[in-house]
Amino acid sequence: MANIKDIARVAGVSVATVSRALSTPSLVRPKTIERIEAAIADLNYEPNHLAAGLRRQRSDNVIVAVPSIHNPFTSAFVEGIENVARANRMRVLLGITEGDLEALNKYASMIAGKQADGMILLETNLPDIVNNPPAQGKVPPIVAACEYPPELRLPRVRIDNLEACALVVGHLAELGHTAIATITGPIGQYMSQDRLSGYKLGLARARLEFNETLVAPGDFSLQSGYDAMVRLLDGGAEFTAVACANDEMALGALSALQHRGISVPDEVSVAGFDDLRFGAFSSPPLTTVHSPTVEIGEAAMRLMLDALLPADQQPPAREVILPHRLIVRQSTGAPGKRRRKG
Amino acid sequence: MANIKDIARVAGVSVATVSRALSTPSLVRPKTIERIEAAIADLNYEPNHLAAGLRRQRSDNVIVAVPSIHNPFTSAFVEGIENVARANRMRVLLGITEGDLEALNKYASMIAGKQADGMILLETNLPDIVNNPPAQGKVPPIVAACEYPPELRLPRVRIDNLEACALVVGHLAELGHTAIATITGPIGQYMSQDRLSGYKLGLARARLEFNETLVAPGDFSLQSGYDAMVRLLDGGAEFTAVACANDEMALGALSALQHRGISVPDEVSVAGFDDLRFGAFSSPPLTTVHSPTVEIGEAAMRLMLDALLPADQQPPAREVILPHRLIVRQSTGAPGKRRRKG
DNA sequence: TTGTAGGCGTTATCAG
DNA sequence: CTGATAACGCCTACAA
Repeated sequence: MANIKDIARVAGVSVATVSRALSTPSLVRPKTIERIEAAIADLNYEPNHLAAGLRRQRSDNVIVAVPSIHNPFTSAFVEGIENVARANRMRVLLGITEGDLEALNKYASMIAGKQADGMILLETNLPDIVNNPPAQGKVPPIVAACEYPPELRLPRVRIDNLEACALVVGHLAELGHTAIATITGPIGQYMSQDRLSGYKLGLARARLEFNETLVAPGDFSLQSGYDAMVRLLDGGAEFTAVACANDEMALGALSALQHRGISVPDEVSVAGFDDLRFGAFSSPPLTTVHSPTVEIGEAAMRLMLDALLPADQQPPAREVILPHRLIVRQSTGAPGKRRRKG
Repeated sequence: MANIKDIARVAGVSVATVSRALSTPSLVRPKTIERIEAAIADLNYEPNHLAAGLRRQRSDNVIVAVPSIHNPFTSAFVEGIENVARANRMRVLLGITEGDLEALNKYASMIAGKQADGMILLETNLPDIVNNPPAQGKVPPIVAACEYPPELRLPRVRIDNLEACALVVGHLAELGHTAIATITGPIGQYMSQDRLSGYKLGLARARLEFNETLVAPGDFSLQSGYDAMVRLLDGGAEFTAVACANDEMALGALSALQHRGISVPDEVSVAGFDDLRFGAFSSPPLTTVHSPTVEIGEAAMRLMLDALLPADQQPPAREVILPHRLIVRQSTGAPGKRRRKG
């Protein structure tokens, strides 16, 4: 492969001039640039990014840590991140953790190893380095695109899960439901807690009482939504609506109801959260909260770019909260059009 | 940040020994290794991957080119790729092309620029470099995890789309269907053609005639499946079953049927292709062909590792064909239990 | 506007 | 088993 020296020789200039022509063309005479570009085309030159990176101490990679990409929710985030990364000559390195803290820590160490310049978290875990910063040297650029405890001082982007869930419950209450169940995420996760709190807030605002037996925990997966719905149905407590902590579980719940021959929304209303594409095409189409997943990814990457700026022009770490909105489809309706069979 | 020199000094050895201790410990006296490891822990040393890469002319990155990651089908591939990449100390760089050839070419040039060591294609396009290899120098390592014209000599992994589609049609024919429609992918894409051919093959084997008016093209998206189903329904031609070229479109078709009040499978049977998770929880659950997407990704990455081996120990480029299997759920059944309404 | 030269942190060769 | 040292290809003062 041709290198910068070859180009310099062929173009009859010094390597410095070639380098400048490539990075700051304004400093080079147009005629010279022409000669250089001709040489580049001739020799099929491609700058060696490893060498440039070593010199600049920059890899131009961001590592995105996700529990799993096999999941429409996280992959939309990643798409957003990639969008703005690409526009800023950066690349996205995928780090799949499967929820393993050790894996996450290994990814975090890639920053010290110059494989990546920073990390975006779509995770529920937090790498150790955030809490135990190295004695000398500062914490590497880390951006959170996920719910974390509020006391954590990290640039972050999220939606208002609390209000969004309260909104869904409010919608159900307005329709006339008074016994509203919920299917939650894993109770250990911060985001699940947040959404559960939103559910409670919605109940309180509608002057409905919180009933522990109407809470069925899931793990955000289709199957867990199905299972939770079955538990709710068999639990004996009456309810006419279910607010699910995400669309996947809502879709699973829908499937369980259909399996039992319970009509939605006539007998039970179901609402989801996230606005997956699939929700618009379920039977019946799913009422949900639109979560601007792609935009969250884009905002996260922008925060990352900020964090990567030289220290003297770095804006203060901030929190971006993106707007959500209720999408009413046919899976929710007024209660009691028909009696429950069981 | 501490570098290898610091470690050498603190451990009282030369940099060469530190390097060896890290990469080929068998060549270093255990006691020496101990001292070195102590120093590494002390100084919190992390090898600079950029420097190592420059020296070895390796980035240890693979770039995965996909039209979009926001798609359960491709993201499962990526998950598989990441699995074996990680196990082999390589990283996955995401390249989203949105179907744009220029973007794909730019990603391909990252190999020459040492940002990546090779490329895995989940694309319908082909980078120019494959057809116009540079005068001197060989074609960079490229693996295809997607259908391409058979004359292309690329390491590749795929399933037998032809037989798989014929299998679905055979299943429908066995149930007694004689008028079987199909919803295809974009007709320009090789994979769509392949699956359409499989549909025709299935018909021929069942001694059913191919009927052009029963072919509705889509673009693999939910909405296009919905629209294609509507066109089929309004087209006037009678049919009792639809074989869709992927699950997304099948789910869209299901939604259209439900919207029209047409019962599945009593009035129309619907089959998909890919075995998305969502298909198992639709109403009714979707009959489909299981495509081992994660395994395809894993196999593709293994082929990539082969291609990255030094020339003298490189196995010949090969094609891996992974097995598929029919999954019968409730969206297909015997025809004519009920009359069509329209 | 251009050139010279030092150094980024490793690995690998060669010599002990 | 260990050490000295020459690359790897580029960027960026500094000098002209």
